[in-house]
Amino acid sequence: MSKRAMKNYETSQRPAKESKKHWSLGLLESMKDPDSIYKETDRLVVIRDKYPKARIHYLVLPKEEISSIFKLNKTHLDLIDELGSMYKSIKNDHTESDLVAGFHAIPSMQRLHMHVISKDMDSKCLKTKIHWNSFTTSFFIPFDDLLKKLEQDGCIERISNETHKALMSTPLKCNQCSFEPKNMPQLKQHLLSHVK
DNA sequence: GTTCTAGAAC
DNA sequence: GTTCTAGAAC
Repeated sequence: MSKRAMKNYETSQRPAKESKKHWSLGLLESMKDPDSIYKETDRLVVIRDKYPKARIHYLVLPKEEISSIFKLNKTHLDLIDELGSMYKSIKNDHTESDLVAGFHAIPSMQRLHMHVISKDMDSKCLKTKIHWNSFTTSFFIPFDDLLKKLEQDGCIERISNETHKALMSTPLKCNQCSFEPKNMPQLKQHLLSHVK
């Protein structure tokens, strides 16, 4: 290969720094990807979670540029109401499954998003204690709770780092019975007993 | 958010 | 020796 060819090869194969987008912007990409979209309305997009933590796991996002729950105020109550309607709609699509809807108290990904997830929590993508505790402790803010909070206080306040740390350190406990597994593999094995 | 992997836990 | 967890990623 000539020096010129080598240089062309290097510059074409190496990803340009400018094209690398931070992982926290991933949902904005998924919202534009037809393969990720489950359904869509004038104001909302529903996508399949890229790393589903249960057999059914959707994210409901507004098209409006709202970065997170911390940007919400009372002017958004009608939008939140639409999220609730979409939750109902998705439940109608999956009458065989037990679905819950809610928000993470500290989201990692940009763009306000509501999780709609089945209680089975049976998924190869569910791997860590943090995954588990983010859906099964009060780190998970149920839809109704967020709606009430917004109606009453006009905003959603950030939890402290100490509270965050404590919630993520909560000992493992089954979300469907009182079983307390010793570790994640044991929890995942146990969860199968509730679905099969 | 995930991936990778060192070293803790068993 | 193997399984499992938890912290760095420039």
